[in-house]
Amino acid sequence: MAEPDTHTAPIEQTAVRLDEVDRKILSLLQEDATLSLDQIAEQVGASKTPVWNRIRKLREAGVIRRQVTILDPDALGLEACFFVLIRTSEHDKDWAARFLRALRERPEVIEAHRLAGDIDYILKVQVKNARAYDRFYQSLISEVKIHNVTALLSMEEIKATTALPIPDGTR
Amino acid sequence: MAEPDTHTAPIEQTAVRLDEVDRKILSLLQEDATLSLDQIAEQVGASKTPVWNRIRKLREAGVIRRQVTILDPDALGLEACFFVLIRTSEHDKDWAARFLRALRERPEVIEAHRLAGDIDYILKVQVKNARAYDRFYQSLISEVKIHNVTALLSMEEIKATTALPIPDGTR
DNA sequence: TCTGAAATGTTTATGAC
DNA sequence: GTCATAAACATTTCAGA
Repeated sequence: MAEPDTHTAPIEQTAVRLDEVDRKILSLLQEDATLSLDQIAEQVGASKTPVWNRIRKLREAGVIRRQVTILDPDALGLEACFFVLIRTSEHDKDWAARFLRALRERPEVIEAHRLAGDIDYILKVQVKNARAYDRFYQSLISEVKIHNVTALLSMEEIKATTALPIPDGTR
Repeated sequence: MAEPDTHTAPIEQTAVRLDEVDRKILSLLQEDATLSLDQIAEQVGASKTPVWNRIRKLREAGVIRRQVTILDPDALGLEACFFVLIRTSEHDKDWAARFLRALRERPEVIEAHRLAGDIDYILKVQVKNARAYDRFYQSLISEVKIHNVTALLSMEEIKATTALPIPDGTR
């Protein structure tokens, strides 16, 4: 397979200037990528050509990254979501590289960040149930040494969006 | 506007039975929603009609939720991402309702979960910089009383995907 | 069930204003 | 920037194996 990697381009992205119409287009597309050009054009009050040109430019500028389908975790039987706080004693490059690889190759890791402060990493992990989380956890700590782990179990998803707040033009 | 809400249907979703072809289709669509029926059909080794029927059924069954465009936070100038751990002393219904509303109406809150354990809530907040986070924080605590807040600043996004792990058929 | 094709709609690109 | 147009391509429906 042509590796449709989840962690895209390490391009140093720098903020792009957008006008009101660009922002409107982006905010529509963020909510629903199936909207046709006609519908978008109508909603932003322009005709197809300029809207299409703007979308193409936004794609080229890297503002628009990709289009994805969002699935329902419950329908897939993924009823448990954990946030995992990790402290490590190891800070050498080799350890970090192995840890990163371990995270990237595990599909139940939906998100992973390196943090500032006394907690070193946070993960979001989506699994079937607590048992599946434990399997994940055991497998992870057997692969890389970790000093301290706290798992926070989500009881209820209050909000979850892929839509970013699009800053307004005043800057 | 027809309220393209980010928090979709409170349908109690129950796990759906999928075969190998369904899983392949879903995993392709999760990575790239722009794939044409032809391309998907080719990759799963079937022709268009059955693939199209399966996709329709997966949509009806609620496995497929929506199609969205993913934007680049850096390109939008949203360079700061915080995970916010919240403890509250208030546990009455009215407080919870106001808190939820406050979160849902703030676009910088990308994700919010109610947790089990001594931390009550976790938020993911995407903003321009630390100053913008502070504005968000001040505004939130002025709207609802919160006992204790810890903000974890992300230094590096190691992994971020919208793709869920699709469980295999053995169950 | 599937395959293959026809009808319909969308996207993408051009050229004129 | 708009509008109209057209070819290429995608989606959707449907007849027949």
